Amino acid sequence: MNDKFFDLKKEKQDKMINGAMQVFACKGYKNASTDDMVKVAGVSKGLWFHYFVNKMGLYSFVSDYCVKYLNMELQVNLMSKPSDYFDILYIIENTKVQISKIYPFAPLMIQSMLDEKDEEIISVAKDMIEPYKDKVREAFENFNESELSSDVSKDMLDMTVGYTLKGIMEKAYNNGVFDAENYLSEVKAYFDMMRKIVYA
Amino acid sequence: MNDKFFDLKKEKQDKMINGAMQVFACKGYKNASTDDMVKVAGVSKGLWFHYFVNKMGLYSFVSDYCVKYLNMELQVNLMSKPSDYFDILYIIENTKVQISKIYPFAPLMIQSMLDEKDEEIISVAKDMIEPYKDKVREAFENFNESELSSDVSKDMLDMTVGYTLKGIMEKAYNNGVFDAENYLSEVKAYFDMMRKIVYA
Amino acid sequence: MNDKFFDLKKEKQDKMINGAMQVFACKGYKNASTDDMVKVAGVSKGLWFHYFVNKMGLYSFVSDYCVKYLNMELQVNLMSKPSDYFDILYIIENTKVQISKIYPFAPLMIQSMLDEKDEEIISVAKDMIEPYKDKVREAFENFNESELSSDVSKDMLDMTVGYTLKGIMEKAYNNGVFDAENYLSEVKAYFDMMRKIVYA
Amino acid sequence: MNDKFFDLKKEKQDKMINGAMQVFACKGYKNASTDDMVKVAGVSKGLWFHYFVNKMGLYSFVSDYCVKYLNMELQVNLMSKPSDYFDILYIIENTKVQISKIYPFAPLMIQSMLDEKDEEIISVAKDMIEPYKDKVREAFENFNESELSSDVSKDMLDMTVGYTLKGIMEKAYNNGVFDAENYLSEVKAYFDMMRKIVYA
DNA sequence: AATGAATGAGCCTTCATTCAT
DNA sequence: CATGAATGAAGGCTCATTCAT
Repeated sequence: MNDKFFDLKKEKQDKMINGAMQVFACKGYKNASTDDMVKVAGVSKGLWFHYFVNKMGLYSFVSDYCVKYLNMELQVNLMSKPSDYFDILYIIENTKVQISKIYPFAPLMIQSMLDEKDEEIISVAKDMIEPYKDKVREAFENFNESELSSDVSKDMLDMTVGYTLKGIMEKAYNNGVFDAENYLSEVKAYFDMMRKIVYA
Repeated sequence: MNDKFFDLKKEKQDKMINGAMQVFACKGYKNASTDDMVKVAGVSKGLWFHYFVNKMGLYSFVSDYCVKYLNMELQVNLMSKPSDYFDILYIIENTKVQISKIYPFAPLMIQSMLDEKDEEIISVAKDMIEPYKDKVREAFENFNESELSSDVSKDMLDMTVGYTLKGIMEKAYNNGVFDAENYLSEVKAYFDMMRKIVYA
Repeated sequence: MNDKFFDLKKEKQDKMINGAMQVFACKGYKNASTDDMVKVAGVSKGLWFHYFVNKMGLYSFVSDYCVKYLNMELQVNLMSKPSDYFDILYIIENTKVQISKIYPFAPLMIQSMLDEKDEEIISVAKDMIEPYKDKVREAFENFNESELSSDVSKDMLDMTVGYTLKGIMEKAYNNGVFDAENYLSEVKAYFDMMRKIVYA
Repeated sequence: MNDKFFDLKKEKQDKMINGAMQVFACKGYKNASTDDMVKVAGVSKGLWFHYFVNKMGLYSFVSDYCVKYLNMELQVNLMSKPSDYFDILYIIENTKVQISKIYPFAPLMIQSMLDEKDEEIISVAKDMIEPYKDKVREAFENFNESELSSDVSKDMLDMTVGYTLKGIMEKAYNNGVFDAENYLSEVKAYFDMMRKIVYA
């Protein structure tokens, strides 16, 4: 990418980042078209290439940016080192909601990176999401697996919770904008239920 | 569509249905290309349009066919009117595995219809999946919600189980073919765990 | 390339070959546009890519075809094994004029391959022209250098004659079509003069 | 063009002239990109258009400048009014080498003007080179054609020598910079040979 | 019925040109 | 005067769709 992007007014930077994030997150890499971004961000076609060389460069930048920004906020919000399974996760999801105030499609972008299936971009997406996964793993170091009911394995819990959060999030974006409040309240209700049934 | 499609040899019909289902289910509506279907089904490009008018007509037919076929089998398999939450679901998933013997991508097609995000096709996909959702609702009429722990709401259980099954299924297709055995065993393990924690 | 190109009617093949040859020869690889070929050959844009994958594939095919066709005719026309410097060259140039009846831009294409400067295509052009250069070398095996005046070196003669033929040819194409007759008569006049001054 | 260009420091003027000349001469009008000139001359993109309106204006200016500068030097160097065919030409070529010390791509620019094939610029190029052709014609007024062998016509000699010089020059630029010494020595060798065979 | 040659709209990308600073 | 951010038309290429055979 062209580092002069950062010399632009923050406002315009964010307009472009948000535009790209929206289109990539909602449509996936392959179906995301520059024309869509032009419409959404109100920035001419040529400019995207001026700063990001090509479509992949743009994806690469935006996904990286998204993860870095989220991890920064997580760093702060997880400082209390919570140890309860659902406390940890709630802080993480809450942090996503926080950053959605500035980057409304960042939470969906994170999900779409995990789901990306296009061969051309899949390895980039996997690479870029890794630091986030690391951060989550780190957060769970304080969790003590023995607190779980003997009927429940952490792996399976991770799986079902992970897929469920994904589903709730996609629903929260269903009308094209992120309904943050609704997302958090659904997550909370879900966690409240799970809490009652998975612990020893 | 052109009803003469049904005058074709059953074998050829199925080759076309499977080809379309595979490409639509794996790539989604927008990224599914007619060239892929030509390659996969070994049927010339013109023929698809001869019978199905256009891409949307083809999607419409295949998704409808898929749901109808599944519902037919469910009709039979659910005749015993099971009442246990996980018994019902297991029969449903098992039925999907059954039909995968003839239409290997049908289970994924069902999922992909629920996930479809392309604006052009989304309403078609939602319409076509509805009869399947009805059938599932019908199956749960014999289920008595009061069997669940008071900590657990059926809606939330539906949600988490639904998303989790989706996740397990996508994993089972990860190498391009459906690993039916693996799918069923993962589903079973998951249901076994859930059974232990959600009942009163 | 797609070998089914050769199943097309010869007439259409030649229309496409001539169209591509004209645009490549007149404008060079980089400046040759598919739109120009569409206009010149009256064949839609998609078809070029259907048969030749991409622009480089098309260049590669056309330049190869051009050289192979010329060499085939040279094989016949040089059978008499001429030994005089200018006889050899005249037969070669005359052969180019011959093939220009069917492929009017073939002679210019040969020249343009030798002149190609675009980095992307230069190695392809050099590879493709090589068999023609071999054929010319072969034709000169019957030439006895000692026939030249001691004042004249063959290398320098090759150089000045080569550049001059190039110049005459470019002039013969100046109005967009090949003035074959004029080309041959200018070449003949030039050779007549040179003959008188370079021999011992 | 904007005449205030001449108010710039001579150094900057030459940087721009040389940059444009290099890119135009090496790549031809169409393939010459403003970005290349920006890189080569280290002068911002806007400035080229500020002084020269558009690409054609820039070409027009640079080609004109090149010819005027060459003609000025020829005026001086041809003052001795040489009458020998090859003496005249050698002085001309030597003058090109001279001006290459200040405008390294001027000799190639002169050649490229004669070769320009792009429809958009061809008439401009032809117009601009005309004064140089006039100057050459003028230089040959002192040449007595009867000195030539009766076998040799001046027109044909002009032609072959012209094309050959063009070829030698292109070779002398082959690695991107002008190898002036090599150019002159090749020209000399060529003239020495020709001298021996074309005179009466 | 069946094929695949043929078409052209649309997408990614480049580049001359404009314009605010 | 100088800069380079910004624009949009044009070029290479893909792909749903049409149509002659």
